Amino acid sequence: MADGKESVKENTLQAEDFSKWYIDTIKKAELMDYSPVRGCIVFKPDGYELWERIQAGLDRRFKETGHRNAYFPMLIPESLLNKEKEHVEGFNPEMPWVTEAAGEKLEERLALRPTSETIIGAMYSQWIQSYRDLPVLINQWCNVFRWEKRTMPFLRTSEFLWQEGHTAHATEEEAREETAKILEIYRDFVESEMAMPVWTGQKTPTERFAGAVDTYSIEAMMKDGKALQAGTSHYLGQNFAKGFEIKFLDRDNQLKFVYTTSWGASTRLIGGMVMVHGDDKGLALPPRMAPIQVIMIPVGPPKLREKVMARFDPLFDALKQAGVRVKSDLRDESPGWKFNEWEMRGVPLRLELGPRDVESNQCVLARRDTGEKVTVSLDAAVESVVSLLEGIQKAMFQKAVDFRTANQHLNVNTLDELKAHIAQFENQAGSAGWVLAGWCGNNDCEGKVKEETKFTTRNIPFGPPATKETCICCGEKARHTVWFARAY
RNA sequence: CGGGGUGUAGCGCAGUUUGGUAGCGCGCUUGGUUCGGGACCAAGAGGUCGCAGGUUCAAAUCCUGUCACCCCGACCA
Repeated sequence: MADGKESVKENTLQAEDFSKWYIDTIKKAELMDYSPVRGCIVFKPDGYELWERIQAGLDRRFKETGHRNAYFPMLIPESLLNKEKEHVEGFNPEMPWVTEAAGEKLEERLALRPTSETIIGAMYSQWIQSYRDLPVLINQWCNVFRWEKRTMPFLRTSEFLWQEGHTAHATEEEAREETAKILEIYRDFVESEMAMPVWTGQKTPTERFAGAVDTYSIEAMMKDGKALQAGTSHYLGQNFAKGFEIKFLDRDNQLKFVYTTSWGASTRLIGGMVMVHGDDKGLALPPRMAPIQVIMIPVGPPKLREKVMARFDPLFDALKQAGVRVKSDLRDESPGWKFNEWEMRGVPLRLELGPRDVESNQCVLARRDTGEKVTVSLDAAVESVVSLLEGIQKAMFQKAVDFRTANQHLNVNTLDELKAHIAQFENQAGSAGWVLAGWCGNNDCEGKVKEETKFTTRNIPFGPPATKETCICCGEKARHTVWFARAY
């Protein structure tokens, strides 16, 4: 880009300009617009289509594992929220309230749900009587509200779209299995379809969901080196069961509380995908997520257009026939303009066809991820497109893995080293990335690191690239190996 | 809620110090020439200068108040 101000060089970290680049990219790609309400965004069709693909991918996996969709009300009476103490304390500061309706003050104010554990818990207590009713495996796609002080499109908006799963089980073991199963679904979807590598792991107690016994997350690294929590799965134990009296009569004729789980992933994933794959040309979408996988553009002077279109149209049909999400751009603009336009919108593959190609029975394919152009025979064009799309999907994932590897630091062992590490990178106007470090398990140590470095614990990864022996803060024996990073 | 900044055409900005007819780039409309990496020429359309009050012959510009948004902290999927 000529002005250079809004550009983010590939695989370099420019933390300061990054949020500007991000906003610019999602606006230019027409994913969203700001709404009249602070912190709320409008999903434009291109942005919403990305959400629909996320919905499709996750929903298929949920259904395959026996879950079903349902819908619960958006308004939650205050009395219901108060039934789980930690939960209400965690969410209270960020809840918007309905206090008045039909011109009259309500006797009991109603919260716009920040999440639905409470209303669902109230319903489950009525639905569940016997071990035969278990497990209950329900998911809902909905909007929720969290009035955060600082907002960022897709990543943190006052209202956002998500799915929240809520399950109830007869045993702790089964509930814990469910929690793990869902985390794996998130990992699989995000990595294989969104091409975003994530670390699965457990949250530390301070980062836990309000009311949960254990929280697990997938954490992704953005191109500015910051971390994004991309999905969470909670084992709730019997906390909500007790708060909402969700009891069942077991085989042994004993009345028992159920064990519940909840889990969610949101439109935040869209922002994450932009921040993982985007570059100075704008958005870059992995083929499996791209609403348009191939953009076909005829080139050459209009007087030869008819001749080109004679080959163009059948090729378009053949691609469509092969299941490729293809679109043609026949607008009366210069080819270069169109090239840039579709690159900015993230379309993974461009197909150019002009008079010279027609003469030699070929077409040009240009990759969004590498910029590489190849010429292929028209006879083999469909196969070439299909295999290139697969190749791009893999390459984008690998590129993100390589970037992540390059910005993960495994040799920072003390708080002083961490401070020096951060200082060093900030001098280069870069990001300190992620740091893998030992932790003794003490909240004070975690808090001190946060206070002095702004690095927070992301999660305790299941398969860490190294094992750390001593706590980064106090130097005592480490109980956990933890990812520390700045987070969105 | 603390500290900083910005409000001028759809978007991005200049003009404010030193008051004097509202500007530029992109985009948009029409016509023509173009078309293998953001084309060119010509003619156009588009603005209560965030809002309110004040000073002045005269305010985008100076003064007072107010609102909105952005950035940095505290809160967070």
